[in-house]
Amino acid sequence: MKLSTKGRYGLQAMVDLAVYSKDRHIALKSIAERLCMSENYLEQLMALLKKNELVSSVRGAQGGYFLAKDPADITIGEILRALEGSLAPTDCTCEDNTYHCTLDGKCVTRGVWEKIRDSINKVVDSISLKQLMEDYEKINEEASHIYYI
Amino acid sequence: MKLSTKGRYGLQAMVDLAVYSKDRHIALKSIAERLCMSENYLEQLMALLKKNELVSSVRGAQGGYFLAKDPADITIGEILRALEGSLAPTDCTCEDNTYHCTLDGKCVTRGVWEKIRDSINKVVDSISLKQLMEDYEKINEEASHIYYI
DNA sequence: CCAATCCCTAGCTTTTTCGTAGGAATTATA
DNA sequence: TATAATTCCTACGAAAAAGCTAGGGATTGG
Repeated sequence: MKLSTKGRYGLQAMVDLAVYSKDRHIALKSIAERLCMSENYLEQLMALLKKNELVSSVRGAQGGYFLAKDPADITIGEILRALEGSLAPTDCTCEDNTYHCTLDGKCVTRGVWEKIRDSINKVVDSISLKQLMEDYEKINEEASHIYYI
Repeated sequence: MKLSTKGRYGLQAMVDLAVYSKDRHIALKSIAERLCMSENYLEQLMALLKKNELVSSVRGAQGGYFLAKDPADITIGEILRALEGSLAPTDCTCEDNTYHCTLDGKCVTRGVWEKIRDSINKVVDSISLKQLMEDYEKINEEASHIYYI
């Protein structure tokens, strides 16, 4: 039941974007440097985020990425699902229910998986990227405050 | 963010035990047959459940497994954690926090992982094995009812 | 034109999952 | 006591998934 690096790195990158690309776009290279990630790998994560219309990009020299929407209108749930796929704990409870279980309605454990899925979604859909962005800025403000005393 | 077969098979086996070993012990072979699982693999799962004091066993011929406690006193959370380890979505938020993050207190995503972890635990710790056992019995009762009409 | 950047995808390495295999220890029963 | 049924234990192996690396193509500002 662990998130992969996709979800973890990708969410970090989204916070970084929210903080550093307020009204401009920034190069993937600079994000990768700040977060100590492989550029090539992060590129693949950005592709997922772009496909899900959470980020947009400008190609060519001086190009870069920026958020496709206001951070207040992006939930952590959208981000994580874009990167990880459904957050349901089993294939049989994924929102896009393509998987078909042979037990069908006679499975007593299914209810458990549905409750887990719903509670995870409830949590992540109740947190906006804006909140994390503000957390980040607050932490950094405090840190620099301490520094100057 | 998927459960492994350990968690899924193991929980099924626990429900099976709750239903079929009310006041006796039953052989692993019969559980494996009912659930269409590999005996050898299920054996490894039972070892995890036993280590966590959720099942007990009788060795030798006519031996078998039985629940170590009343099903009402066993939560799905105990079962899943015995099989899967911590249900936290990241290593840095596992209950036995041996893992140490370099960011320490300056990580804005950590709060998200903690909330996910807590909501999962809340759900699974609020469901008892007894409930699933009763669900199972109810479904089977209804099924046989339909059959005889 | 060219250097910087995003875009695309094939492939590689490591880790994890999901078992299989088989022998040792234990015990009811004939 | 011998035997068969069972739990216990551990090593190994195949397959899948994760976590990248690599490199070439497309686009565009300077």
